Amino acid sequence: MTDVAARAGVSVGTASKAINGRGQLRAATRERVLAAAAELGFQPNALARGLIAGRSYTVGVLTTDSFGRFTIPIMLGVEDALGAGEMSTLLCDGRGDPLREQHYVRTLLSRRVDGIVVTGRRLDPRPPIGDLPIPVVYVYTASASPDDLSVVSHDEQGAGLAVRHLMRTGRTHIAHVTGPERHLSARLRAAGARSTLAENGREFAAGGVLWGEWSEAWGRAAGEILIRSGAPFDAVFCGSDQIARGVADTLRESGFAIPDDVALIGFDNWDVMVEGCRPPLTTIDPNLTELGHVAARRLLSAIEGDPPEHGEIRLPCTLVIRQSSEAARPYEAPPAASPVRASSQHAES
Amino acid sequence: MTDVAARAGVSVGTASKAINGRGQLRAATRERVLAAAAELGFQPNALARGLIAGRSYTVGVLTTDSFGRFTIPIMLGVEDALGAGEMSTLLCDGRGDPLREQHYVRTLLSRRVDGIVVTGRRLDPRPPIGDLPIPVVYVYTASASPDDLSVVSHDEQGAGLAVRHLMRTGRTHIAHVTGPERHLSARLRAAGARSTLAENGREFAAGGVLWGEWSEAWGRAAGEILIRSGAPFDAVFCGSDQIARGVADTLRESGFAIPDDVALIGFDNWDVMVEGCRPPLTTIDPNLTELGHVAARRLLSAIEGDPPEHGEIRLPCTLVIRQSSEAARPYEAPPAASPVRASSQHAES
DNA sequence: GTGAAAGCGCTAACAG
DNA sequence: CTGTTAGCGCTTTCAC
Repeated sequence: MTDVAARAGVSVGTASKAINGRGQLRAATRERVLAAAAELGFQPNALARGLIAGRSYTVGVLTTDSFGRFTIPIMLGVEDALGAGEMSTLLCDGRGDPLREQHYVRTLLSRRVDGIVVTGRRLDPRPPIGDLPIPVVYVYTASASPDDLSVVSHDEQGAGLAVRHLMRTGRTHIAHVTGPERHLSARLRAAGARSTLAENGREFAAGGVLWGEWSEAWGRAAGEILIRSGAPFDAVFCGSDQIARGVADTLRESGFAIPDDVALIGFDNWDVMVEGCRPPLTTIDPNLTELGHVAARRLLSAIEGDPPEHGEIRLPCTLVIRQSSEAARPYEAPPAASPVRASSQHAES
Repeated sequence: MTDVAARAGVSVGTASKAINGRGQLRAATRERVLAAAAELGFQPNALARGLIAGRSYTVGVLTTDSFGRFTIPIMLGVEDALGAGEMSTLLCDGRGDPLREQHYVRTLLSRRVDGIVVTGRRLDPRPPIGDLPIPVVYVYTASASPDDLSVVSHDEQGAGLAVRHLMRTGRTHIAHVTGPERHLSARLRAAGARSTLAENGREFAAGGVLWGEWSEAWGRAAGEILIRSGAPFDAVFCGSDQIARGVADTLRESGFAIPDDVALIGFDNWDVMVEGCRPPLTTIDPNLTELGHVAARRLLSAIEGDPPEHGEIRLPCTLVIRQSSEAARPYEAPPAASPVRASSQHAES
């Protein structure tokens, strides 16, 4: 900066104003400074700026339990919303170790990040990272404390979409195969499906929810169980795309036509799964990237000084129709849903 | 820091020494300062430190073309090797847009990162990000400039492992189904397989390489082609796990037993693919996390002032045996391979 | 052993 | 309009 000022024949103060477009400067002076800066390839030192501003124009992204399938799209959303401004993203991978996590929180604080996004690969709430002097937003994995702000997918609503789609297209006996009951996402999806069925005086086919694992192998096994049970079913709503793929394989190989005999819906909209499935899989998209977007924007607004928010923001899921569920009647997309707070009604409209 | 010093009844200079364990201090003084710091929850301002040191103890990770399946494990490795020290990771997603990328490079420079890791999801070399005043290491996606240091997987060697395993277990007619010929990884894998066959006086079965796409659908189609060709084959080496899964489905449904009639090997060791495959898939692991590790360590050593390296470091792939390829004779793992430089011999031993 | 003072690169308030 | 000055929080000589 000193060099730039010297080269432009002005003082550092003036150079600073020129470069930041602040203060009253003659156009000619400003251009002279800018030219000098360009020639010298000058890059203002963000550290020095941060030192003055008392902040770093950086936010920390802390994952609870390593990165993966779910964290990536979320991070993309966060990075996208942040990068639009002049914010940068500091990455920390807690690897599921609370000690490691605390260490990272200290590091982030020490680096004077303006805020922190906490995320994880499970929907189940986690203990808050502590009471920090900067804004914190939890995404996907909510904070167990209602004083924190969490942005999560509305899995119950998503399950409702799936079941409603099946009923709308004439299915009457809907089975549900999903992951472990100890996972909140499995419970929420089952609950959402059940209550939507109940609203229409129905119940799950085949004697209720089949709890298992989040794997194709379980989906295949569950397919067998369904068939052997002898119970009638003309649709299976699965708790994940992987499970749905497994179910699809078993059904197809046992002579069931999809979607003619049985309609199939998954959950996640995981590209390689829905596309690899035969036939391509109708599914519920939890819109993880959008989750990241919203979280980052809320964090930004808190950083800008807006009053702190708290509670859970549940963003609606979306139905993505492919060939595994044939629309008997042409399907009309519901009007674009907007975020709802946990306290208000479901976003199913 | 001023507060800490006051509380401990010393000057800031002394407090600084106590906290950083530098200089000659009486033990009692040091403890008094440390106690004061703890009580105040003092976190040294990394920005101020960086301003003095002229560096930020941060490295930038720049992805060429968005994050994905391949970038994640690499980032994990990078983050892991870096986090061990006191380095933090600044994330930037270039999204395949050169302008965006340049913008990020400027941002990183402005933030005075100590070094940059450049990565991408394709093996094909990319133009260098420019001549920077700090060390840069390219991972997976190599730099097109031989003056840069790139760390990549040794796909030819990996393909060699696969073919050698098949021959060792008695297979004589090995077909190859892979991705688009325009992808370097597809060409390298094919070349590695071909040359290993040639060393044993063999050629690809079924008339040569079947180039296609990186999808299950292509794998299924290729399975059909193989069968219809009428050419004899007792093994298929695939360019990716996804393709292998597709091939497996077609073969199984056409009455071929895997591995009894046909052995199958994939590439990538992508968990959901190899486990979802029936039977579980033998594959080649490109050890992406290790790639990230090595890249980060090299970057660190360059940052510490070690002489700059350049050229391509090719890290060996690993054979992971599962049920899709039965070992006729018990398989003996080769001795742990060590990194080889591009200029030296292949790491196949 | 410890304190005082200078300075990292920049911005902001005030003179001129 | 432009230059001067103080100071962000910390480290680091160099006196004492």
